[in-house]
Amino acid sequence: MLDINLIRTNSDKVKEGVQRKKIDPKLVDKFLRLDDEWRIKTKAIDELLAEQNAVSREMSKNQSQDLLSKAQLLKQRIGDIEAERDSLSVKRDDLLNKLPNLPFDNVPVGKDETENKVLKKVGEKNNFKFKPQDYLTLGEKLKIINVKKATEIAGSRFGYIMGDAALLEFALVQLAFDILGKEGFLPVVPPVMITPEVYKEMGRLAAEQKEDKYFLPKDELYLVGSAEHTVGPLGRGEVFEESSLPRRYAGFSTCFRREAGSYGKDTKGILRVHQFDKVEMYSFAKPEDSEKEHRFLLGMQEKLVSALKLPYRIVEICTGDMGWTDARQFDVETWLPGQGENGEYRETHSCSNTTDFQTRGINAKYETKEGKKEFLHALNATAFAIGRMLIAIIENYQTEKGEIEVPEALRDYLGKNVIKKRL
RNA sequence: GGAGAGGUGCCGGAGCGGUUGAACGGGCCGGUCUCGAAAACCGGUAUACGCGCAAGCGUAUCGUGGGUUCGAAUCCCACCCUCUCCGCCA
Repeated sequence: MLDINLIRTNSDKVKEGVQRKKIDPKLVDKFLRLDDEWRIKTKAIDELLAEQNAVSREMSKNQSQDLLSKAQLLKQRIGDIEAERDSLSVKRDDLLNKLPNLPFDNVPVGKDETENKVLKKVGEKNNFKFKPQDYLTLGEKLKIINVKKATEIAGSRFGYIMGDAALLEFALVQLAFDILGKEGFLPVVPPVMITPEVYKEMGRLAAEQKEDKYFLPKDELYLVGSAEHTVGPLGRGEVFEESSLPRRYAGFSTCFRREAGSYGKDTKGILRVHQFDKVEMYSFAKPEDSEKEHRFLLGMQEKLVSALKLPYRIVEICTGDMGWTDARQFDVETWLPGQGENGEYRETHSCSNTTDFQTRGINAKYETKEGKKEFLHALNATAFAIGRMLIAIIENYQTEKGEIEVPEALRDYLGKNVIKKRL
């Protein structure tokens, strides 16, 4: 959530930032109006409570009918104003939940993904001497992906990952943990369910995002859309020592997404599914270091993709396409030669600096050398989204015979160099 | 799922309707002492919100949310969590 104090003292900046993210800046004014009323009521209540406390204290020594009726009157008035204040409070917080994190000033302004900025391209595209096939065709032929069966069993947007593809998943996970482990990331297998309370604190239940989450009403739990959602709360209510920062986690989890609002988009195959596994990086850093940490995480992503020798490009996400909680966001788009007419770059990774938007919610702080406690900055970044990496590997490493070469970095884990059709 | 016990500050642990933000002990920080340290002694040691330029003042917070009461950590209700025993289970 945004800093209420910032909204109060610098509403122009907030309005401007929110507008760049395509959110109606009038919400800020509405918020301020409610907040004003809330403050007036709060002040009145506090004053009445102070009076009530005084009367009560007096009554502990001297119980007169006079004092009693005075106290009863106060009680009545306090109750009335409190009811008004509470209703204001709900409306105000509801509005706060409709305000996304503000983009940094240097983020390119744009309305949607067409205005994202390509920062660089890395890696040589494979110059196939044949027409490369798409991963689904190959995967089905090799019997390592089965979408038809999954649709029958679980509905659309599910897939079976089988045989060597299943083994490839674990090879990717191990590679990620090996690379990240060397950099001091703490491996974590977090819960994949989360309470509404904490989910909201993480800034992930804003109206815009809520629809994409699975909810289990009987248990009042959401299924997480990323390890980020339950790894971040490791810092909930904690005060970290400055010397322990940045603190880095590598979380592995299954991710659940309803994909509401993406009807008709990428409906085929396993590119966009309701369930996939992912290794995710999550960092807590000092505010002044968060941009550096952001670059570091992006660097880790490049290292991970490069380890597989996949061609990719780095894209800076424009204000209109950014994530709700993000102040700045980069994506890694990996080259998929089997997509479209002549191949396409598709998003396989994202890398976000959420500044203090989430840490304010979960109350994650650090203590400065001067003994002051301040909100941390939090960052999240994909290490490997398994499904999409499988797609990238299958399409980039396909051979004319329709087999898949195993990327060198994965061969030891997999124990083979080529994926062939199972009998 | 059944039966029982319990959830108090950084930790241990009192309080069980009236100046209790909370005894006492420990820890931590500052000071005195010391060449230095230990010990001893003295002082300090939560968070959020509101008002205020500030010093400060006020309010709230004893698992969470309701209720009773002039007044609740203390009484009542619901929920959550932890522990023990039984059942079930990867």
